[in-house]
Amino acid sequence: MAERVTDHRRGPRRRGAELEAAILAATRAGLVERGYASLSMDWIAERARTSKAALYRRWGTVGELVVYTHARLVRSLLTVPDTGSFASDMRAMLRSTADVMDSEYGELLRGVLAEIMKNQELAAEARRQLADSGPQAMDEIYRRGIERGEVRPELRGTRTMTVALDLLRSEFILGGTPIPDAAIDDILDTVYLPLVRLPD
Amino acid sequence: MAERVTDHRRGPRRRGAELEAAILAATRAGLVERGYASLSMDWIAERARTSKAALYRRWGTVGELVVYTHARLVRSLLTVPDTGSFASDMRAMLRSTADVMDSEYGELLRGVLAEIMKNQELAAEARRQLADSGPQAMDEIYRRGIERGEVRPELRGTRTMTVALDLLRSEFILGGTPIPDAAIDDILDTVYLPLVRLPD
DNA sequence: CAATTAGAGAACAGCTAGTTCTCTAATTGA
DNA sequence: TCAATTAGAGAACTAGCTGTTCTCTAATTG
Repeated sequence: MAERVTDHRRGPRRRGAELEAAILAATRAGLVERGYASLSMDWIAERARTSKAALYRRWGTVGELVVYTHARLVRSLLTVPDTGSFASDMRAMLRSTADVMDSEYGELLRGVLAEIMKNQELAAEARRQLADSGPQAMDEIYRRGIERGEVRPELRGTRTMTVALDLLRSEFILGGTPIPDAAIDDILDTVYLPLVRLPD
Repeated sequence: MAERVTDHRRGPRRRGAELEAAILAATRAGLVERGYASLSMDWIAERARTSKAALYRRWGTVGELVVYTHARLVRSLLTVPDTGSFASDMRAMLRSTADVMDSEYGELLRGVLAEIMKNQELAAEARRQLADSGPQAMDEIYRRGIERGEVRPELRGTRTMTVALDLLRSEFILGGTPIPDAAIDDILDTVYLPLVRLPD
């Protein structure tokens, strides 16, 4: 004698990529509206108008879902500016990365970093994402810098090449957002450029 | 008609500092045995053989308790070696810091960093702890380096002075533990020492 | 020695993580 | 074309945690 007022099982049922897109959108919405700390599978399922079962079929925890969402989003956020010189390319890239950290994506990044700190298994995958994305864009800028004869070619691909980005992330973690221009100038002019610039 | 087999209300009751010490010990034990992700007020209260009420009277959340525990512990962990030269002092300090990151304290540090990522209110206090502790020890080593005429005196107290520690923390977050000697050598020999050493 | 403070123990409501049902729409392939 | 399979929707449920609020009573204070 169960009365069902609305049975969504009748409606058009989303599947596969379409459903996944709705779930990822709901995850981003959750990060923006409630923050990483208050994100829950229940909330995401309701927001995406799907069921928890559909979520758990794909991801085991909220953390996995956040890391996956980050992986899907991070590629579209990288900007590789070409402004004419290595120094201004780097400055533009760091500034735009800092701006992204201060946008809604910042909460996603915070979630991924929190997950790295919390979860040993996920840490490897999340670290790979962070260790790949930034340096990849950086490498393009550095390559052009070598061609122009502005920077030391032997440093390409080494830890030194990514020092600027490491320090910017440090600033994000320890200083929060927004990241002032002064911090970026400091990283570049005092630390990074003296290191990589060719001695004349 | 309630039968009480054991009523601990009769026994000697701990208070103040004594009780707090037991709670902090239980918190550290929880971090080691279960990890930051599985830490709960319930577990800590049971482990410290006290009540949740006593915990909530002091701290509002597990995060606060973890950050407080960190604050209490961090001072005793700083080592300021005096080995005869600035370079070897720094190497010894970074190595010992890296070793601490690989000890049970590492899980506490992970907890504090996770809390910074998760909780906006606590972040300020936790950041202050991290931003103060390391540089403080560093400053002593740097001061001696200036006296010996080994490093550029104008960098004392600037962002540049702490670059080595920032990069080590980056390594901890993105690379995990243990931190190999090669990473420390790289940070020092390729990045840090060329920056701060006096040109001859 | 009386009044006050604070710990112990317990119960509780509310929320979340995961799991596991049933029912049924959409897809596949013989 | 139709039967079999896959997978989403909805719901129920257990277990565990948070944060609060009782009562009882030990320890401290004045």
